Amino acid sequence: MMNFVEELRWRGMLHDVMPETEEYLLKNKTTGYIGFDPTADSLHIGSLVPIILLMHFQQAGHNPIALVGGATGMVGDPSGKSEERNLLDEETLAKNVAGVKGQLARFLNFDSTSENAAQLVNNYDWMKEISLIEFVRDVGKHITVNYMMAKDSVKKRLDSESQTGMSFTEFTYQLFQGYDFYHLYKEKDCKLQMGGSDQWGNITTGTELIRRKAQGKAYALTCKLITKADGSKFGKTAGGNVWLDANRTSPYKYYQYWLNCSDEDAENYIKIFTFLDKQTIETLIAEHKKTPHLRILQKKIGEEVTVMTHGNEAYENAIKASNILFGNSTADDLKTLDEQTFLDVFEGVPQAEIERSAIEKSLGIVAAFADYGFLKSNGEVRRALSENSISVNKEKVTEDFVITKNDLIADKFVLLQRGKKSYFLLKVV
RNA sequence: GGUGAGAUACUCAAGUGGCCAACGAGGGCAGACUGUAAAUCUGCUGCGCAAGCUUCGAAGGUUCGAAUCCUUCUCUCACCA
Repeated sequence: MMNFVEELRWRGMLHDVMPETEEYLLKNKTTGYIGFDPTADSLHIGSLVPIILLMHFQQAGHNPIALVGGATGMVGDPSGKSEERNLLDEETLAKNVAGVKGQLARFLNFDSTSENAAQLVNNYDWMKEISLIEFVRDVGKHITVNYMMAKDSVKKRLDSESQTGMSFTEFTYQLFQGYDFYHLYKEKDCKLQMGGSDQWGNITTGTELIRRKAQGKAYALTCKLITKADGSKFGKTAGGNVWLDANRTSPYKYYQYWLNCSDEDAENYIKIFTFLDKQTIETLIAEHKKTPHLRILQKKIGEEVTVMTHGNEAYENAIKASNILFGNSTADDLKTLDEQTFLDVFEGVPQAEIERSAIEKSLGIVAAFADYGFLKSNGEVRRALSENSISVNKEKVTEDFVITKNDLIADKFVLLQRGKKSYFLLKVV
């Protein structure tokens, strides 16, 4: 049995752990779980840490359970939220649960012939059977309101500073999550719940319930929430969340997200998001410090995480795309590409279709950028032009530029660009 | 149910009859610099090439003129019961 807790500790992931947990895990092959919230039909990289936690758990020889919160998603966790949540309807939730399940399967070994195969459960399956009366008698009776009120997540919302108050629904949430733990404890001998540090309160409600209702002993462990040195929220870009689903965030963008993280963050991320051993990581950090402009750490993180999430081929394409987009490639380089390569490189770049006749009639630069949905208005295009930030096929252009069929790449595409990182593709049909 | 406060652009927030397309801050975008970074500096951030047009919770009204005054409505929050 490998030392799971120690592994997390040196990686800087460990936040809090209940006394005796480490000793117990060293002596016993243990079943542990983490809950995932189905707030969308894809997970985003914020969920990557809990996933990796489960992967480490599995690699250490224990049995991981991934719980998808079909039922708890209907209630809404108040932890870390200053405002009441919007509730999802049943249909959306079912769709989200299915999406999330599919993604988890890529990271964990669910092969049931394996010694310690991962399992997937949905708490809706047992929650839907429980009547209100049962719940109030069998669960509610064991936990006092005083205990529930003492939780940070609740206190913050009852605080006079808070502007919003808290509904009974969200107040009850911890009982739901606590009951999940109790249920898994009874049914699957699950003795450990893990999660982000914001989950501590909810998790301990579970261990408390197990103690009072089953006179059992269960353990808890939380990991640090990922922060960014500049204080911005991890996993968010201007375009929104960074998703694990290739259709929502292309592998190229995904790779770019990791590549663009700061030096300071990279030193932490390489420990958290990759499975490289301590020795390798220390060498990489040392090298990076010598030649920071090479961005050794960022590239390694990008590689490891992109391969883990999207596979090798997607990673190769992301690299190829990155070189073309950020290397010194010129219009001529672009024109030498055949259609397939071009499409691979620009996979995920937003595109719009355009009539061939529109190009042949000659297309003004303002219309090209505004009429097909790249920029919002003619005015914005003009502003951008005056900033000298508009390029066609990687060459800066001015307001009087006109796109003709000579500008077509592979006789089919025109590459529009605003600034350095924002691309758009016109596709002739 | 009672009382009070409030609703302004992506967010926070100023503005209480003309000087308001609306102070300021944050965010975002771009340019320079750079490592596709950080920090910094600069510009932009309702639509329109422009004349001008449409915006300040909604609908009406008063006025030469309304984000600002009046009426009704919708919603939010707090306190009390």
